[in-house]
Parts: sequence; C-alpha cells; structure tokens
Amino acid sequence: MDLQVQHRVKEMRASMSELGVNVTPRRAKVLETLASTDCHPTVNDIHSEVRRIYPSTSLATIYNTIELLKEAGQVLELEFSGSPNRYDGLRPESHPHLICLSCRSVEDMDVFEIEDVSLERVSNATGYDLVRQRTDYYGICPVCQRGDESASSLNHN
Amino acid sequence: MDLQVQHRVKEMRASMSELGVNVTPRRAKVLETLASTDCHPTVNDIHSEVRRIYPSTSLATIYNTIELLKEAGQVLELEFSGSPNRYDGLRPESHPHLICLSCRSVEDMDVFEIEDVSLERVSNATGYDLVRQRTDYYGICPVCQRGDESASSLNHN
DNA sequence: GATGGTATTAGAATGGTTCTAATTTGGTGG
DNA sequence: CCACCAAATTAGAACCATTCTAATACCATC
Repeated sequence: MDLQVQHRVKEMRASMSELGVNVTPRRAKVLETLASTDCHPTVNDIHSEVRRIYPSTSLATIYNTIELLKEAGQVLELEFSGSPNRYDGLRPESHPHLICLSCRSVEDMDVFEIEDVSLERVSNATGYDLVRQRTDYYGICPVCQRGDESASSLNHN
Repeated sequence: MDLQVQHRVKEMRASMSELGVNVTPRRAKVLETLASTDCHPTVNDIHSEVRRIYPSTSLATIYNTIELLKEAGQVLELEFSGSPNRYDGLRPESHPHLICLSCRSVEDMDVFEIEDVSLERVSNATGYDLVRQRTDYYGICPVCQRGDESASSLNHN
C-alpha cells in the first residue's frame, strides 16, 4: 500500500478512534479503498473491493462504515437522486467537482483557486450555522466529447 | 395571479411552445405553482397544489411536466438522495442555495455577489463542455437554531 | 361521427438506501 | 477453558422517490 494511502488511512483511523469507534478489519478495508482512489467510488464499488478480501461482507457494513466516517468528518458524500451517491475519502473537506453527465465520472477540480466565499462569511451574512458547502460543475467530459458515447468500464454510465 | 407570476408563466409557456410542447391546463397549473413560490417545492408539493384544481391529476403528469420544463431549461432541479428533489421555477439558471439540514428548507442565496467563476472559464480550463453549476451551503437555519427541532408544517423535515 | 396522435392515469417496476431481527465475533472475568 | 456481554455483521425485508408501462381519455381534423 502506497505511503500516501497509508497516511490517509491512519488519519481516518485516528478520527474514528476519537469517536470511540473501533476499526475492525472490514472497516479498515473500507477506509483503505476510499483512500486508494480519487475516482469517487459508489457504495457498490467499495463493496466489490472489500469483498475481494472478505467475501462475506454485506452491503450494510459498507453503509454503516460510511455513516461512521461521515460522523467523524472523514468522508465527503456527493448525493444524487437518480444514481448512487459518490464518496470522497481522500479529501473530506468541501471542494468543487467536475461531473460528466454522460459517463457519470466525478473528478476533483483544483484547477482554480476558486476564490471561496468562506463558510464563515456566508454564515455571518445569512444567520445560518453552516457546516459544509457543495460546488459542482456539470457537463460533458473531454473523453465523452470525442464521440465515445459508450463509455469505458472504468467509468460510471 | 400576481403580475410577476403571470410574467414568469408566460416565459415558461413560450419556452415550451418553442419546443413544440403544448401547454395543457394541468401543465399550466404546474407552471403556475412553480412560478408562485420561492420555497422550492417537491414533486409532491406541486402534485397537491395541482390536485386542488384538477383532483384526478396523477403524479406521473407532474414528473412528466417537470421533465419537459427541464428540457426547455425552465426549471432548476436540486437533487438529493435521501429526500425528494426540489425545484426552482422562478430562477432556472444556476444559482446558490442555503439548505437547512434540520427542517430541510431551501432558500435562494443572493446575499452575495458570489464572484462566480463562470462556466466558460471553467470549461476552458478543464476541457469540459459545461452546462450548469451547483452551489449549495448546508447548515442550520436561524429558525431551527432557536431550539425548534420540531419544525413548522411549512417546512420540509 | 370516425381516426390518429397526444395527454393522462393507475399501478407496477426499479433501485439506492435504511431498517430489523437474528447470528457471529471477540474480549473479559470467572 | 468456558460463560457472558457488547459490538459487529449478515441477509433480507421495508421504504420511498422516481421511472416505466399499458390502457384509457381527450381533442383536433377530416
């Protein structure tokens, strides 16, 4: 396992332990899966991955672990109504994404230093007690623009 | 019907007609409902409202009309995975919202001239062909902060 | 009044997520 | 080594927003 990944898993573990949650082998594998990819996996993606090591793992365990990770502030959930939610365990803090409407790929968008209107500033102006932000750009990714309507199996379409 | 609302409905009608869609009475009532409120109704909210005039209206008609409105670019859809989608027919262009995690209220946030990184600028930088943007701030609204965990019936909790 | 295309309906199907009740696991103290 | 307890896990049911389907109603036109 990559050093980067190891470090991120350690962070997640620490956060969960602080919450009094103990990190079982299955849960650890969920963390590792999340820390190992920047392609924003679905619950099913994670489930498949965990099953490679622990074949009897049920979906409930994945949902359950993600719930705990959310409570620990260690995973970012991107909700969709027509397709499964996507998860970012590499960068759990709010940050913008690029979402392809054709192949359903989701990628981080760090191209810009999007001059972030800070949560605090918006909180002050609105009276809301804000905890997170969501910023996504929707369109067609470069790959799909090249006529490849039938997307690769790596993507989510 | 308020003049503002009338004007907005006329716009929506025009857009639909351009698409060759004809605006039946039920559909018109959907448009009117969307144009009459800034509280971002759910499909069920709209259904209830339309039923007051046309009691036999089915849910499918609401979904169907909203689909047509989306194609015409006349309604903004806010997707959620655990709760029903919300619709903004007053301002169909991308704009930021404040979302209360307690009472599920959704309101427009125009407090800031959020220095919008334009779609075009992001498109150029990323190679994506972008069509819309989503920016939402999540937190607890002022009303819910005042200890009122059991929200009013006007809200969505 | 017949015809054909669109709109509408009721209800079934779908699918992601959540819930539930039963089982398994792992540690602790006897 | 065993009994016990709490937490973790499982399989499958339940839930519910959304989409689909097949049948019916509506309406303009001839």
